[in-house]
Amino acid sequence: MAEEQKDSCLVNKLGHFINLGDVDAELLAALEKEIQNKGRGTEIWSQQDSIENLFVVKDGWLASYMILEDGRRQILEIHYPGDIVGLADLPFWHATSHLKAITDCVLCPFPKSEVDVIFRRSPRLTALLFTLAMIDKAVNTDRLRVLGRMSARERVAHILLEVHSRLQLGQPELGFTFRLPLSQFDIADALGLTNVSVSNSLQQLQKDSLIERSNGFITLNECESLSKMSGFVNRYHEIDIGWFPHAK
Amino acid sequence: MAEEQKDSCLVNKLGHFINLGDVDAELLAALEKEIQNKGRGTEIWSQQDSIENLFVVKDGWLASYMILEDGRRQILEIHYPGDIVGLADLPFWHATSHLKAITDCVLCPFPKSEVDVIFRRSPRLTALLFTLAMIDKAVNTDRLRVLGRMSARERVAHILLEVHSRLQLGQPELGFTFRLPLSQFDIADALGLTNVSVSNSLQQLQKDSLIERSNGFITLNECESLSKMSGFVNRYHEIDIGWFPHAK
DNA sequence: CGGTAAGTTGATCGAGTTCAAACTTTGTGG
DNA sequence: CCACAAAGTTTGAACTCGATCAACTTACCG
Repeated sequence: MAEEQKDSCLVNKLGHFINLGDVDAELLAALEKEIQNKGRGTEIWSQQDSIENLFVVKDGWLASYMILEDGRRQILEIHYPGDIVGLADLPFWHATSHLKAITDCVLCPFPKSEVDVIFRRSPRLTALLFTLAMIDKAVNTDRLRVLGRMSARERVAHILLEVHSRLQLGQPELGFTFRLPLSQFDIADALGLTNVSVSNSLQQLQKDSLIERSNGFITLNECESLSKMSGFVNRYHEIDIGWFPHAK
Repeated sequence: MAEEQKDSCLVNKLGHFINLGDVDAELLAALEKEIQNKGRGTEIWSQQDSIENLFVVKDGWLASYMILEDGRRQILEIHYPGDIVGLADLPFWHATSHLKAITDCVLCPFPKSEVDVIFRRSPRLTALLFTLAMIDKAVNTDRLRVLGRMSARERVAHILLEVHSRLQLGQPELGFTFRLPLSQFDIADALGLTNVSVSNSLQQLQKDSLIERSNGFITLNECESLSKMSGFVNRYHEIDIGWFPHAK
């Protein structure tokens, strides 16, 4: 792998799943040519915007969300370094959701047409993109089950594990303590709750020694119990790439 | 288009979005070689099963769902004629959800490896499959918003519109009356409610003359009001295929 | 140090759940 | 084609979890 790709979050994330050939690495490099900085709280795009560029997240966290008529908000997805943001909106004329920077972010915009290039040039990379999209979808349906059928405490436990599992993908050496830049309002809007019940749930979990908190950091003391109570499944494990087209 | 594909639900659905060339039609035909009948209520696969075959739905309705430890159920997705079932589970060793026939079904099983063939042979069809998967994902995130932030009445209104919009895709001539083979338990499990509140909501909607019901059929009297109250968006409209690879 | 955003705590309220019973529709075999 | 069973729907009463509202505390940042 060429030197300049070593520090690419995208290659880092994708390399978890398959070995990238030279052609593939080159195709991916094209996605990270340009760099933009976005300050915390910046609205990257709005529902109904027509999307020109997708983004590779180089650094920072973002959130996709929808706003209801009465102003209530539902966070649909959280995006981390190494994610490609906007693939889900590719087939639509207009964005299906809002996108906002939760922390300061470094993004690499690239045009929709680059996806077409990948589809035409690399079946293997295509399969990988497809796989990533399906993993995102699985995370999504997991949350559907959480919102549909779980108590506030279980929901909070679940999202902590979800965030942790995603961070581990980018930092395999990560322990059980991590920085959580989401406010309790953010967490509530992701889980279909209010900030008040998120606060209560977090304190309950802390009282039961399942988690610890200190100035923005979370420690998962008992992943086992947390997983059990929330039915959490780590979707980044158990990926089957046996059906992939072979590298040339 | 060859005669034998005229009555393919898959080609019918996909043809809505792009013109299928001969190569593509041939690739698709390979997915419908074999036919299986499944009776209403049949469990097609279970969570944790390893999946050999995907299915094209030729006739009938199916549901993907998860079961929690305590037995509660969350329906994740409803599958209709023309759908490809299992794409979302492609990257995983094990099924992420259960799959059951809601009505008697006619299915066409085909091996995972056929997807690989499509990825290698037809970028255009690949883009289309990707698009379909992203539309499904959009339907999914819409439901996420519904479960996270909407009242029982709004949820029920939303799912009726969702089902209707999907049926229209297969039957463009469909009016505002359609058969709904879902029990109120099914609807409740899709919306994170109980059968009781689904019953109440339906009756409220009927009392307000927004819908009518008679022996398993639903009539949407006021799509406008229903859409407004539930923030419904028809995801099958406004598909942008401008970025697609061109047909050869 | 002062002001703002974020988190905590407590009281009250209500939408939806739970449980249970009555009622309706559908399907099946005698 | 009827009788009966099974499945699905409706209705009502009691309850509960989380929402709402509001006051208060803490952390952060210029």
